[in-house]
Amino acid sequence: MSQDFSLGTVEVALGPRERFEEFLQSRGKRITQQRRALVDEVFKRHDHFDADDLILHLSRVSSNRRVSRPTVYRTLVELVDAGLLRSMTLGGRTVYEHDYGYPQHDHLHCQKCNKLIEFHSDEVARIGEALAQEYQFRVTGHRLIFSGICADCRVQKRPTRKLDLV
Amino acid sequence: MSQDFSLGTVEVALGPRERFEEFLQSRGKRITQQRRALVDEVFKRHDHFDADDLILHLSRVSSNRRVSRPTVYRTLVELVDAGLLRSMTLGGRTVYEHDYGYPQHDHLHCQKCNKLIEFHSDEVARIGEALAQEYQFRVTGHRLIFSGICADCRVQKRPTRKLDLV
DNA sequence: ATTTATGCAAATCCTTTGCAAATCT
DNA sequence: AGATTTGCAAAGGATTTGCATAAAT
Repeated sequence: MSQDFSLGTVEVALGPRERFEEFLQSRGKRITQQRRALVDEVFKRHDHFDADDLILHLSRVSSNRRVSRPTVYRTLVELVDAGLLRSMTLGGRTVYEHDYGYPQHDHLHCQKCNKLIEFHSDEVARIGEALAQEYQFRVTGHRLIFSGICADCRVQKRPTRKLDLV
Repeated sequence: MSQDFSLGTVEVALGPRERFEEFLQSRGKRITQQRRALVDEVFKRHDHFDADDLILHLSRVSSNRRVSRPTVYRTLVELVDAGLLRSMTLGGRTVYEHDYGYPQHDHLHCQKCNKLIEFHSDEVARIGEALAQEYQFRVTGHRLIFSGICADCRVQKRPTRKLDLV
């Protein structure tokens, strides 16, 4: 099994838009202006975002690029179904990130500034395999978030002490 | 280093109720009927629960055990602050579990029947330590959830069980 | 010509808040 | 007494839905 991923360039057969259209067709769904606008907007981003970010950017655009609030939400669900996006809930809000042609990773979440730092660890997958075996559980994915205070935010606070894990 | 935990009995200095009262006092907060009722109700449980579960059980009790919705929510926050409970968001809902005198663990979440299976892994903490070092991040906790299909649900072709989707 | 998708407004769901009355210390 | 809490009703914020109209196949 080869790892074709690298942080800079990623090997994927199709672009996200093509991939989405393929998905839509496979389900008898239609390729509309707003779905196109959405994928484009979503893949213009390279960080984490939520529905409101998109709504904000798509609400004041020329009419054929304008997408309504309900449609943004409806399409976001489809993009997740299509495997293009991954979602996670952070403090009541649903946050999205690319999941297509993007290396598997997990997060460090700063509780002060809300920053998300990505990291990768093979360990996690190994733990998952062991668990699958032990519990006869079919693991399809995981979500690991370490929370705490990021380097930037630590500066303002107390002197640097030894890290105390909870 | 000794592991004083066992799944059956756990060593703790105080019971949850005493611990909570200690916490309240240390903050100049008051020990009220409803806070007492809440801790008791919460620690009667041994599984995961949400605010509504508690509200349901505490809404039709004799007047001195009755607790209103807002108070349930307010007290839940305090219980988390006090380190007695831990919360996580699962599909828009906030779910709680004991965090006091309860071994550190993570979860396997069955997407079919919604079951939560707990497991423990020291590995995760180790990953956290490594990351803390690497990113100069102060890790205060983590949340790891493997999702997939549990053994029970894998066996059944058709879901014959209740599935309360979240 | 069908059938699906969109947008609007209103509805839901969970959670939080303002405030007067009740309850602690 | 004096301060904190409670409960009620209402507000909030994010996400969803009903339905008539617009757009895609």
